[in-house]
Amino acid sequence: MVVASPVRERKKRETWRLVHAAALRLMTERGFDAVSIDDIVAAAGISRRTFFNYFAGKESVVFDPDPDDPALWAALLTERPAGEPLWVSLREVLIGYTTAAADRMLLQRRVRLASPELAGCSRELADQFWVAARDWAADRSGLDELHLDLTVNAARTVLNTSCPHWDADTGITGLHELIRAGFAFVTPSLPERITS
Amino acid sequence: MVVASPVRERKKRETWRLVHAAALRLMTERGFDAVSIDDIVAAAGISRRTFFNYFAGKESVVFDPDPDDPALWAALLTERPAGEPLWVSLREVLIGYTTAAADRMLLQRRVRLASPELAGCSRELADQFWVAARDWAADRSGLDELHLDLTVNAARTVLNTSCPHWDADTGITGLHELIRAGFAFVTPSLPERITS
DNA sequence: GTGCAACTTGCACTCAGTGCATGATTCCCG
DNA sequence: CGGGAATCATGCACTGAGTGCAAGTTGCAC
Repeated sequence: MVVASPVRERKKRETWRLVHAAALRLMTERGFDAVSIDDIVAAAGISRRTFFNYFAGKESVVFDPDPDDPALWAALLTERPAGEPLWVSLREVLIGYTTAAADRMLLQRRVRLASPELAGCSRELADQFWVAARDWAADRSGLDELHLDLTVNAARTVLNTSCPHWDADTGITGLHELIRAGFAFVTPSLPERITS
Repeated sequence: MVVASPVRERKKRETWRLVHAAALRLMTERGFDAVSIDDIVAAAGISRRTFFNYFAGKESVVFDPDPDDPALWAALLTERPAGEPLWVSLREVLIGYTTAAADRMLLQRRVRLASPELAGCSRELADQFWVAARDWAADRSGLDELHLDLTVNAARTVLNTSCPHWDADTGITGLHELIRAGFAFVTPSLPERITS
């Protein structure tokens, strides 16, 4: 899955995780607004300018996926059995992804609790993931653009709504229960639609 | 509906609309990022500092509701007949609101088309509206918090998904058709739930 | 080891957003 | 009608996000 490990690739991932960890640690302590980018780069031991080589902005450091995540969600999407209903596939991929990324979900949750100013960001999972999910669903379902977007965005809303209601003390399985409940409650009319 | 017309209230609304109109005109021409706040205040003939007395930030000038809107949506919400299913009520309030605010919906759409950088803002209607809708639905439905949020956020997603698919040449009724289609396609399981 | 490509860094700059102090306008009440 | 209080507009100075550029550094291939 990983390329081979040219030194550059490895260092980049290490740096990404170093900066990410430093930033989220500071933010859980002080809150998002109270942590400046200068604070982050000082804690991570890199230059201010390098921060922007890794992250497009301050919010990105909270919500961007780990460098390994795209491979992860690509695997989760492709391993869904043919014939499985689209809505079920989306639910299971979300459960699989949040399981694999449980640590970061918990971290994000703690940052949010310490940062009321992030309320109304609704970016629990990176945009890139939803783009990939949309592309995948487009191939498998043959839905028109409108109903495709409605379906994927409905899934996104279920997740984004579940997270604020999630008591992190219940662990990642607590989130999974909320996701299942959400998917059962709000359902697009894809009667017996199959994902090819 | 309006207080009486103390001079101050009238002037504030006039200034709000003046700044709003100037900003959105510039943004349709050049795009969101290419218009600075200095450009806006110059065009509107107010001081830079006064801009922030009216708007919390640059995005607010695009997405904030008109000063008269809260009274409008309050009326739309309260005039829904008792016994109407919650999902229908939300749909009809959205249609009523977008009808009354059709001009601004069209303006916003044009700004978005000129400003790819606004993609992924999903703030078609102001947060305040959705807070009001949530409060109203909480009173009428007696739903628990989770299912309340799932329902209201699903409605929000239907609207936010409809707008990008909306061909503004079809006028506001074109948007209404998309909203109806969306509400029919994604539906929360509120079987015979009535809004008291 | 030499040369190329990728990465890091510092510097200088623009612009969003805020706190504070001050002057102008409106309002209210005697 | 006049004067004090509340509200609003404004200028100024400041912090911090984000970007372009050019120079230095490091890994990689031959």
